[in-house]
Amino acid sequence: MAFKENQNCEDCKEVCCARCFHNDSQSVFSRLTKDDLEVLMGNRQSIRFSSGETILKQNTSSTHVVCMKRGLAKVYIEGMNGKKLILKIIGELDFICGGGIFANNVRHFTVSALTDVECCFIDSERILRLFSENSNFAIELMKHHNEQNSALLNTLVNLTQKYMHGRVADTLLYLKNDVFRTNPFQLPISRQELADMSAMAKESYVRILKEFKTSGIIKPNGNSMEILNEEALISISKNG
Amino acid sequence: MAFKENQNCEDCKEVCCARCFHNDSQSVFSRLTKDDLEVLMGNRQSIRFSSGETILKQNTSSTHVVCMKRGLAKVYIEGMNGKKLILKIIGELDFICGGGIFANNVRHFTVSALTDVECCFIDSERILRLFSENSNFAIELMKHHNEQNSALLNTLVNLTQKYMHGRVADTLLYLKNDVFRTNPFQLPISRQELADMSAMAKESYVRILKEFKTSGIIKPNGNSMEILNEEALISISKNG
DNA sequence: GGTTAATTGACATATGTCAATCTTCATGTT
DNA sequence: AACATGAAGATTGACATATGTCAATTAACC
Repeated sequence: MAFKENQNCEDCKEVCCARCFHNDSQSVFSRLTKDDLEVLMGNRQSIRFSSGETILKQNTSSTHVVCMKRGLAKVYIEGMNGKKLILKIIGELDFICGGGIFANNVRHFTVSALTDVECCFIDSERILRLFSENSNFAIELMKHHNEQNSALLNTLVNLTQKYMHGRVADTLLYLKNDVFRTNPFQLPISRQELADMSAMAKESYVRILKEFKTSGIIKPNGNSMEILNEEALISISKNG
Repeated sequence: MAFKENQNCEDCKEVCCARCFHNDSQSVFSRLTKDDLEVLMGNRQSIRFSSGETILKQNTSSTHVVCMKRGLAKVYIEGMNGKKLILKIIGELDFICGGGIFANNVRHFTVSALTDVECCFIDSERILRLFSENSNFAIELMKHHNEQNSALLNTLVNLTQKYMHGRVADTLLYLKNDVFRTNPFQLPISRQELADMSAMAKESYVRILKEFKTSGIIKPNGNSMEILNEEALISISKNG
């Protein structure tokens, strides 16, 4: 049941929804029955975004939940004085369900496309209905929230208790191990955005990147980045 | 159905559990039926802690959920190099359900008593069972997690994008408006702990406190603290 | 060739560290 | 009750350093 690249999602509920929502045991949707899937997929919209477009906007109401099908996107908070704080980079099969579809309140972050993106918009209403009817799904959703929570606590400590070197090391390790899983990898984000992930000024980020390059820890080359000495990065990350 | 101060919780399931879990519409337990309450309360333990004692310890497994009945406690992360980050101060009827009873993993923070504390320990197992059986309760729990999440995002922005003055203003406003709801109020925490809430050194906190005192914004007096000009604090908080 | 992003340097300033002093407050003694 | 003692926290000052800001230059890329 391989996924065909150019197949239009509208025409392939069987093929690509099964792919999106069943093949990955990590997915919050993995516990759904065929019938449940029907409910969920009933009026979902498959939407394409170009690089740079805003997918979800902070402070708008949480009417939909989004499942990434292709491409990369950044999740960030629009904070004080126009500053941004990039929380994470999401990709294939990642799921965005923040900002309380349960309290009917507002999104707490913006999501925008880093590459061309294809994703499913699903009614929050339906998620909520399923949540009530299928306790396995409810538990999966709860786990998802717990993980998010735990990631936030981690970020909180990293950003408030480490020096810049440690924070830069963290973002590099994050990109290599959690986002791209290759080495070297192609950066779809600017230095400014790297800095926004590390809560620092872009100039500071660049300077530290250069130090790392000089000491042979990394080999940046335009938009590509190679980690030469992961041990060193891990050690720098640990020592703050 | 007034709560009697010295009544032992073991003897008053009717009285004080009803008080704890029903009277407050904010409580995650407000949607429970009498029968549900029975399940939950079946083997709960009412436990007293003295000021300074650890109630829940980071990195231990999430076997219980805790409901505060009396007293104040701090919730904090034990971070890098012995540094602490105080996330919040909890009190009467607050509910601690972090660190994933759903994923069977580990607590992400420590909770310790700031005053003498009386609280209920409830089996995570029972929470989980109820979560599956009562979808209203599940939704309440989900809301609770969402709120926590949202608070964390807020903290993240405050701590990474504001100058120290803004962060000090934030803690003062938080204490006055969210924790004590009186003015002046008695501080149950040290300057070190105030600094740990603001991700800064205690000396820096003290210095800024003095500035605020000099400009007539606050009137600290030993362990008591009075906010004289809340508008000013709000403005300082907003401008970073 | 022109626009944007990346890099670099010089500098200002926010913040942490260390050491000294000063409170506060509990304890014990007369 | 009055007073000494000591320990822990609070405050202050001097200083070091981490980090941000601004401006200039260079590189990358349509």
